Amino acid sequence: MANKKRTTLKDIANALNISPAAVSKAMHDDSRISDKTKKAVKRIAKELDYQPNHLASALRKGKSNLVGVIVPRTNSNFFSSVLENMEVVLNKAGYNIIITQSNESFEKECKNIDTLLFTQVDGIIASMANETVDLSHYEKIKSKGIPLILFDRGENDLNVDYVGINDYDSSHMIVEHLVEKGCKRIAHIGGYRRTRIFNNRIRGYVDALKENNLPKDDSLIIESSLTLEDGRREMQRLLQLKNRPDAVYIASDYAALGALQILNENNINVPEDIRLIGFGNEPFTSLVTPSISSIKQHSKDIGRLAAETFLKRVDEPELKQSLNKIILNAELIIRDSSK
Amino acid sequence: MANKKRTTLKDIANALNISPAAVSKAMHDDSRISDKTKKAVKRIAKELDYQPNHLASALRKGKSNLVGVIVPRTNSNFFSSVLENMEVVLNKAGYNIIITQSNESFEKECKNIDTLLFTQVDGIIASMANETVDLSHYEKIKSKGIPLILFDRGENDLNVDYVGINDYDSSHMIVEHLVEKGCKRIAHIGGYRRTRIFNNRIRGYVDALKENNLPKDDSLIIESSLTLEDGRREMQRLLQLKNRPDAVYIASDYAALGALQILNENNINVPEDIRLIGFGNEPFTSLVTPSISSIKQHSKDIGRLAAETFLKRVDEPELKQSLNKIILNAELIIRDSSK
DNA sequence: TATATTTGCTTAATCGATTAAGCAAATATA
DNA sequence: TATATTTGCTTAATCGATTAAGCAAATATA
Repeated sequence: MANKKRTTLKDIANALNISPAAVSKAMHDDSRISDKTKKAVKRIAKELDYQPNHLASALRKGKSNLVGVIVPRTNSNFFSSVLENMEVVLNKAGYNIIITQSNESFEKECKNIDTLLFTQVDGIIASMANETVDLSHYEKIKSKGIPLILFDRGENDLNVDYVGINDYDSSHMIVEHLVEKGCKRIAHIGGYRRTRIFNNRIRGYVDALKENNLPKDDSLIIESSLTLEDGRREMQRLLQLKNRPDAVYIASDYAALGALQILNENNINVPEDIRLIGFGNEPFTSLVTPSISSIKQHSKDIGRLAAETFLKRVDEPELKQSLNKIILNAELIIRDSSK
Repeated sequence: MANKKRTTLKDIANALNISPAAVSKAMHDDSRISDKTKKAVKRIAKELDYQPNHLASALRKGKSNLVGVIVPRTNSNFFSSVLENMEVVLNKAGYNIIITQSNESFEKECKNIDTLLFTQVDGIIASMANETVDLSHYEKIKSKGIPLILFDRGENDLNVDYVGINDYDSSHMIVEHLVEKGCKRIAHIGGYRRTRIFNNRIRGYVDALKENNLPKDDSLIIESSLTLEDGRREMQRLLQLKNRPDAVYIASDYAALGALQILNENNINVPEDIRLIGFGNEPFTSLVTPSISSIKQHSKDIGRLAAETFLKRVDEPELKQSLNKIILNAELIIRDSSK
């Protein structure tokens, strides 16, 4: 039968005729236990295939060594790369991660937080769903005294550690690049202004236009959910304008892909007639025709830094109230769509 | 200070001057507790913001209500969709899922299993990494008496429940479709034969050729890791053959995309000169030019069925030894690349 | 009215691992 | 040699929630 009972410390203790307490200490190399006993304990532990019961030790120690991570979705190269690098750092420090996805839904995000708190995680690292406006569930994490670190999709109102790229400057870089190529009417299909990163991208775009003495035209600034469908729809709308743009900066590669499809379907030459720039440097940007210029977000660094920020919070006494806001510089990858 | 102590059953008990046992029962609507007490307990629980300690109850009940999931990677539409649907079913049944990714690495997969067992999951649902040949770590799960369910990437040697599509028949469908279009020399860039699903795809391809009286040419059958780069390299090689194929069936959309790039770069018309078919129906297949025909794997159903299979295993007494092997029929989505 | 059953709780043990406190034997120091 | 310290363990309590067993009061049944 497969379902034999698990080996416990007590079993090892009985086998050696010592107390479970001694076994526990031997397993942790306590200095007050003799080498002879330690060796014997470890031998028997191996023999009986002892696996410590995580629930019991976590309950007793008040520490689960689990970190919860919430991402809007996993099937994006950015988030999956962040996760991968986060995990490396946390594993090395003895933590395991539990990944959950909100699917960009506010309700799901709340449920994820409940699940993670319920699982007794030692901290939560999250990137907010597009839908999220109400922040009370994040306040809940803070009020439990559990470290909360946000990355990419953060919020200023929430006074927590944050790791992300400089969205404002990224927009700047994009506009500068397009202006250099001679563009005069640059449209922006962005995310919703209430989300910090998308707000920053819009602000960067508007300020960069001003600096280059280009007029700001509200019909060229569009807010959306930035899905592929949104990209198609909004590009369609831009093409119907009397005075068409000569460049479109889109705050997501998925939406940029949708826009490109519309341009291709309408036989509009990219980059000759309209230049196109996306955001996120998803792998497909280099695969489509023409390849799409995009912003590289340093997902590896973001993952690593978010993890390290968490570790700092755990190690340091609660006293230190200063916040860690880490803003990385992004990189513009220029491809055929804007050459 | 944020770090105030958590509310426990005992706190509620003290507030009401009853025993913790009564509180526990009241929270679970035990029939032997009066409505008056239940109401009072729930009121105080809300007032003190009581959150049950999952570690304690899991330890006592010997059940964590957590299910571990291992996927080769999350940034594929197939796996992320499987995960999403799996989660819906399991959440409804009171389970939460812990997602881990192996990144196609055998070593990482072993570590993931250790992590999940350590976290005391009630079951594991997994899809194997490409690298995996040695199955002893999966045997470990079985020997603990924890339900193990495999999906998509499974193994016959491992006697466990499985949910996947009919890879053999899918290959058949593809070959039939290509033959119908007049193709006579159909190449296959596949995965490694040692992996069950890729082996089935190769067998289906070979048998279908035979049935259609087409000669089997070993120079047209290629094994690889099926990355985008593999697709590029192997397509390149196929083009260098004296007797070029007039169709290529590739067992992964990513590799198919690489192959398409090479064909485009060499100004070979698709589908006129060479027809192309991928596998997996990743979103980009409909986005590239020309769009790529592919096999739709019913990721939603696979996720749902894998979850339901787990639930059945948990509910049923261990006695029932019959295995659940669920094989779904896939669907060929015909696009421009094979029209 | 006498006994049986039900109701509504309490008591105490338990799930495993950990740890503070303590004790006896061995060793070190004065 | 007498006292102090160290070594190597044990004992008992604890982390919270759950549950079997049991008890007294209330209610039902004969």
